[in-house]
Amino acid sequence: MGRPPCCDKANVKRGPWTAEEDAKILAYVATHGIGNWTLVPQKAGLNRCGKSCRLRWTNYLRPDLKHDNFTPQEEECILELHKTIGSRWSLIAKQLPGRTDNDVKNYWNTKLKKKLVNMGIDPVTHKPFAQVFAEYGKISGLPIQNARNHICLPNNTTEISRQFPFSSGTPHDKFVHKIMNDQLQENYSTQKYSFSEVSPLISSATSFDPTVFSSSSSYASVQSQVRVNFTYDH
DNA sequence: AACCCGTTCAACCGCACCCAC
DNA sequence: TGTGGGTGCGGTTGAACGGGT
Repeated sequence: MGRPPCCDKANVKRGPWTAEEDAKILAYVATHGIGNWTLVPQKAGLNRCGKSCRLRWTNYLRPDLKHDNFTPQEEECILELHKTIGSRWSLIAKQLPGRTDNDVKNYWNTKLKKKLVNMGIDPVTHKPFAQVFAEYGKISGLPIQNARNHICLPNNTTEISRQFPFSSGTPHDKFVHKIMNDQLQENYSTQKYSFSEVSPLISSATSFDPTVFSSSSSYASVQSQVRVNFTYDH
């Protein structure tokens, strides 16, 4: 039993936006600001779903958006972050000013994924295909696969530390640390996650030192690993 | 010119989460 | 504490476009 639809889908316009509709959104936001998107169609005089209006604004009309091609630096950033946290597009986009999660996701699916494949690298694990196949051949049982983050979590902790080697001091690691710290601080400061929610992971992973937890791991990886642990427990 | 096919990306969908009541 | 509405997010779709034949 799903949620009821947010609007009368049969009677709202769908598909590409016209310049006139864009102008109405822009005018509305200019005078009223952002918020309560369900009221926007009515107040702005649009025959659109509020959700559709929000999407049009966040992905296309926002004045701070870049509409030019991704730079090599941005590309490198996406690759590094995807390698670490998987398809957390919104998290990745937050590190790229002027880019949306939709931008990043599209760029990944249309360009970067193919680029990696052409280079002989598995876009899921970011390892050479040869290595992936070799490791796959050694697996005796089924791995625990988290589809969103591509994280395999066997019941041994050395594997965790191998896949999340955040304690080294390379520029890449420091860069990733910063993003993770930002996210962790945000989540802990807003009480999104209590320590008890992540403790199953910490207690089971001897390579993680709880005292340095906030500077050595990520919300994304921790959350996904905890999720896997719960799955395993049941 | 017409058709086919691959690529791109704006837009949609459904689910999960958050929060006010 | 439970419920429902609003919002955020990731996956998917499909129209538009361009290049090849």
